[in-house]
Amino acid sequence: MTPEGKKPDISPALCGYSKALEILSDKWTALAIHAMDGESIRYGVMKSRISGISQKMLTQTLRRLERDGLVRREVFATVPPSTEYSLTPLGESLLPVLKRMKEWADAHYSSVERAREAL
Amino acid sequence: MTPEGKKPDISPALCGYSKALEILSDKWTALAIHAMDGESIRYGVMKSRISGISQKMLTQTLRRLERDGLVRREVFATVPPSTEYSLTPLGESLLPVLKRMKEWADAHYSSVERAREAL
DNA sequence: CGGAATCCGATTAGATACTG
DNA sequence: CAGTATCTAATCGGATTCCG
Repeated sequence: MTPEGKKPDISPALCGYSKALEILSDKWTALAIHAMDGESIRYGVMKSRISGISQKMLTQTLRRLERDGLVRREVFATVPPSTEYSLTPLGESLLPVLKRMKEWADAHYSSVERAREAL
Repeated sequence: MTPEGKKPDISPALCGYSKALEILSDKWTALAIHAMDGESIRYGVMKSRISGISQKMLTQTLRRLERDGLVRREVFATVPPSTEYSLTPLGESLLPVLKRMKEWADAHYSSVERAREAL
């Protein structure tokens, strides 16, 4: 069964896993996307919702998501000024993927913790 | 519509996204899991399959996966010695999650690249 | 063969201070 | 309010060397 021939190389530059992770893998990206799920949200509100994020990291995360076409940024010239962030359709297409990750964690993360303790 | 009440805080320590990413988020983990998909594989074979990985990073990645209960390590006292790595059931439970990530990348990554070029 | 240990340069991220 | 700029501590990862 399963006669393994020579598989092609597994490469960070070509593999789909790595491409998805290139976008999702940092500490704050998934949390920021989650904060924008279903609503437009102001910078300050997002910052206060995401526990522990610095304004530097929030700005950096949002800039990258905007550059990648996942997030839309709208500036309002009010006094004081406000900025609203929301997901583009491309950004929304990531939500099911994140949902699956969350489902896995909810179902299996306790097993990981038990494995760690068993050392 | 969608009258947003005060949502609970979004925290890296508590959020399911972050728990899953804590395991998957580094550069090599997903590729290593992919290499073990469906088969037991020797250290050296894995190293040669995964383009660009150093032995330090491969060992580090595998040690962490083993500690987390996702990977099984078997040492054979042959001459020369050999070590086989394979996924545990817990590790296999991650495969559908990774598959989803790959599917997203295959379907949407080109849009990300186009967004980047449009700057 | 399959590692562990050390060294060291590069990247990262928090804190702080300043601005339109 | 929503950033930008700078500095610095810590972490990361590649290369190298040595071991069972």
